[in-house]
Amino acid sequence: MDIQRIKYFLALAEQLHYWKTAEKVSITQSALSRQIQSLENELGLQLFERNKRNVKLTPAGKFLKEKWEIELNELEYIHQFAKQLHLGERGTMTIAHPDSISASLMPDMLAKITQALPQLQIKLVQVLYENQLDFLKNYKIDLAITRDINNEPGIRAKKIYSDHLALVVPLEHSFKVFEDLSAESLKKQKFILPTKDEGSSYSEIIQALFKFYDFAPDVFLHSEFGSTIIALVRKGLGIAILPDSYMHHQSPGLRFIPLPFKTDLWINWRADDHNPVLANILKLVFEE
Amino acid sequence: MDIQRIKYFLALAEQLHYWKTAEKVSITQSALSRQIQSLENELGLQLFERNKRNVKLTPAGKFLKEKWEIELNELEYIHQFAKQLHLGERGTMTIAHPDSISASLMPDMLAKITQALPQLQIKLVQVLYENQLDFLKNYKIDLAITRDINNEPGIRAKKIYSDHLALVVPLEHSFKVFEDLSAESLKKQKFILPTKDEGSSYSEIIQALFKFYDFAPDVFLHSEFGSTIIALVRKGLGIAILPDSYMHHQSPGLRFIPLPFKTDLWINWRADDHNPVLANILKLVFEE
DNA sequence: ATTTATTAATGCATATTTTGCATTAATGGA
DNA sequence: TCCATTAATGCAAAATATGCATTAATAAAT
Repeated sequence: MDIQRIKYFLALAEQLHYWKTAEKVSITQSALSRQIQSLENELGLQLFERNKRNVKLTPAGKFLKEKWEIELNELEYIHQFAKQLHLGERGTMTIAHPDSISASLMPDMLAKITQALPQLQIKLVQVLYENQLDFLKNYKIDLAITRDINNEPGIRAKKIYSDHLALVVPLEHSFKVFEDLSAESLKKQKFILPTKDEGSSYSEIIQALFKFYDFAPDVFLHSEFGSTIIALVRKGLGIAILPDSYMHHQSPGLRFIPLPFKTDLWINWRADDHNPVLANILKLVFEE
Repeated sequence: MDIQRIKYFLALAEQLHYWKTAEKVSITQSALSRQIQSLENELGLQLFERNKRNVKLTPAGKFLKEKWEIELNELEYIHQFAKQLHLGERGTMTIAHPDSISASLMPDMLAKITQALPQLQIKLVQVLYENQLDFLKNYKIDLAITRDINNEPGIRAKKIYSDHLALVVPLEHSFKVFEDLSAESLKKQKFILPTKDEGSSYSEIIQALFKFYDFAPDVFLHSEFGSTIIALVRKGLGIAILPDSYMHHQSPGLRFIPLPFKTDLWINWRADDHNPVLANILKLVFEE
């Protein structure tokens, strides 16, 4: 059964006149007549009561006119929706990102995405460092923004940003600028640092930093959560080293002292993910 | 867009394998391949991600599979419903009938109809004598069961039953059998009769009856409603003449004395009503 | 009653679409 | 490296849809 036929039928059911209808749907009266006949045949029922003079819907025809109009609209709506899925204008993206950029890079990025693709649904999640690539591979997330380089097969990644690391101290602390730092003064400090994780390039950078000053820090607490670390520093329990993206969080009572060490942000996705939504988002993220 | 194409798509979306699917839907792999391609073309989107080895649904394809399955079921259901309308197995019939047969002929007739056409919806109404044919012509009712012969153009009618008239008296009344009646004894009675209506063949029969006994009855009340008449007779307010169909109503305290006069029941319908439901009902009513 | 205008159906030739057969090209696994 | 599997494609045949011209029926006008 051809949808076109149903459209012919609906047009005729509206006009109840073969010639006028034929013109309206841009075929000849002859073709229309035969289309209606073959539709009736196919359905095994009569749609119109007609003599050589008048055309009138049968009860079944009247019913079908009503119902098919609704169905065809439904089908059209479904088609349009599918088209948006195809163009990557609609769909769902689940993105994992580190807490550090939730007040800087993420809002910028999301603003850009929602403006370009307003129909898109985005889910933001935070995933523990060790789960990131696993979740990506198992379709639990579609994009992972990490501070770690990966060399997994099947995962592609690209650098999107570089942060400076910064020493975070309470406002009343004696460290004011970078020049106040020295091996001796640093040795006396208590540090609050991210969990030291084998293979995490982020924690390797922090290790490199201490190597630069050539001493082992007195770490009194480890946490993977930046907001926890910041709260502890503000209470004077110690000082911390964080990406300076955290400066964008509203954190009164703290001073960020930029350090000459950088940490990179990478965006990771499945190499075989051909979802057009992904392509659109990557294009947005990398353009300009 | 051909529905058949959508069915091919759904089969392939299920199997994800051209050869197997082609066999299942009884066409060649070549034809299937091209049907899918032309469907994709027509929709302007990709349904499957495929290389020479694997077939996989795109997000849009997955969405369409889900939605189209539902729609096609819906369309099939609509088709079946329309077919029942066509066969006259489904639909609505509005039938007007006189009160007199609501405990005899109507229950029998309705039992027969609902057994043969269980999906049918029947509306029973009672319509004043003078409105019957008008309502029929104006599509307010589809069938009118009357005691009157009509000769309206555009209305067809057929006799379905003949009733005897009966004299209705209270149990304690002196009239017991037909032989008790005479012009003299009848003259003394008070009568409750149907509204005397010009052109109503029913009231003409009653007139004929009084002519037979050659006297004018003392009519103290007219009513078109049999149940009203019966209630009044039971209270001893007078005696009445009614079709003996009323014997089937549960009416204790009354005696029906059959009279040698008959009244016919006619069934009337629009000559140009081609509703298959009507044809079915007429067939049921007249068969046997 | 007869004529005329209107209108749906139909015969036939043409154009378009679909199908099947055979073959090709790509790819994963042995 | 070779083989088996599998989706795509060229081509001819079959099926289907379309347009033109004509026919048959009928309601309205005369």
